[in-house]
Amino acid sequence: MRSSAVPNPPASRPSDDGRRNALVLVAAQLFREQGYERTTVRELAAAVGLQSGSLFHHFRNKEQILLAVMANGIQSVIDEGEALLHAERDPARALEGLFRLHMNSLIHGVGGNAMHAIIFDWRSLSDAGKCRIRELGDAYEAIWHRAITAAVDAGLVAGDPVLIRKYVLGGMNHMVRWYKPGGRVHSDIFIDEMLKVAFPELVPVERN
Amino acid sequence: MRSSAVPNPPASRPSDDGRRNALVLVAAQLFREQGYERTTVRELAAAVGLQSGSLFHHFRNKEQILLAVMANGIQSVIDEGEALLHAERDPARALEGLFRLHMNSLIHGVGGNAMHAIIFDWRSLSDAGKCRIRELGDAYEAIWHRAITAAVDAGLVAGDPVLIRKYVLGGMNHMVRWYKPGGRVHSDIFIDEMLKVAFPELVPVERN
DNA sequence: GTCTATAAGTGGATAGAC
DNA sequence: GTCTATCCACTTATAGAC
Repeated sequence: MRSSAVPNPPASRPSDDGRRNALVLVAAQLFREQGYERTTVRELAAAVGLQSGSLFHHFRNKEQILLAVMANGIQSVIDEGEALLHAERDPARALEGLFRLHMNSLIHGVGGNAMHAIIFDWRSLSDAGKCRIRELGDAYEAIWHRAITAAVDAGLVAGDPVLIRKYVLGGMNHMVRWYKPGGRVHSDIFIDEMLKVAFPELVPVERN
Repeated sequence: MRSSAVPNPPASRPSDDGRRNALVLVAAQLFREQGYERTTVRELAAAVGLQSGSLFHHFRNKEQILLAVMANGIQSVIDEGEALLHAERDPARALEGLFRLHMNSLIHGVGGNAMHAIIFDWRSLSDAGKCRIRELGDAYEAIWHRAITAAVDAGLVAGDPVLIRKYVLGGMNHMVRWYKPGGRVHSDIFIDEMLKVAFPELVPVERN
């Protein structure tokens, strides 16, 4: 969760940024619901009980909030993904674990709102912002690339690893447009089903 | 291409709407590049050689332009999809054809910009607008549902037809975020490869 | 660190002449 | 059907008091 992705704290006191964190969280939520462009700084400020002017004490400008939302979220899935690949050396289980991790993050975690912002508010970033987030995105895709390549080498799945990666991530990410957690289907079962659709070749590993 | 999706022409003379059509086309392009919210009516007007005020002679407000972009595009893939399913009764070839149709539309056709708008500018629609476009989207998904259900029944693919549909459409649609036509890989070959990734079970039908 | 007040600019949309 | 001119609501961001 906590990581080097948060840029701004100007080397001041260590834990004064409760407001800042709270703001990133509600911003992620509001951006998801309304979009970045349609969310005003007044709304963001009000959502944490501030006046609009006070917001700029915590962030240089509006874009920095969007950047924090995106960077925080993606860094958390990077960290978890790295840990998983380090712990799980079996290609099948690693790929399956990564899939579940990503899906769970999209559905429940902070990562969901962040990923949503990265996908749907990408065009609102400045060039510099795009650049910074793209780096993080590449780092995350590299994790997937390792897992998929290993699976292909082990004969578990077939095809071009790059296309598989893009396609699978696309299929998952797109899900945020329609799947509502808390609906008829529990998310664990839903993820099982999606896994079967995404990697039918992958032998369903036993889960107690 | 031409269809009942265009709402506005107030029963006036038949073919005076060259401007209107041109406007929808460049709007689709601009929306894709910059996003709907970041595209101003002044830009839209300038792109067809008008002043901003003149634009509102053709569209009641800005949202109507977005609606026209979305509706036109999706109606065209609906029409083509219907025609295809009507002509091709073999489940495997029908599914493959639908896949190629959608991919080609995304990459080359008007449908690409329209689909882009539907996906990425969805939150900019009013509730009434969402409702109208959702209906068209449902009609298009119904076409896919027919094709996938037929394929499942024929034992060509396995799994829940609804999930397969959502997942496959997601994987394809997401492609517009990264695939650039005219790059290293020709789009026909690219589509072949994507088809293999999306439906590995589908026996590659001979294409001369 | 938060407030109030406001600057400075931009957006969508309208009115009326031509 | 297009232009010019303009309204006015609203946005991000700043300044300075507390």
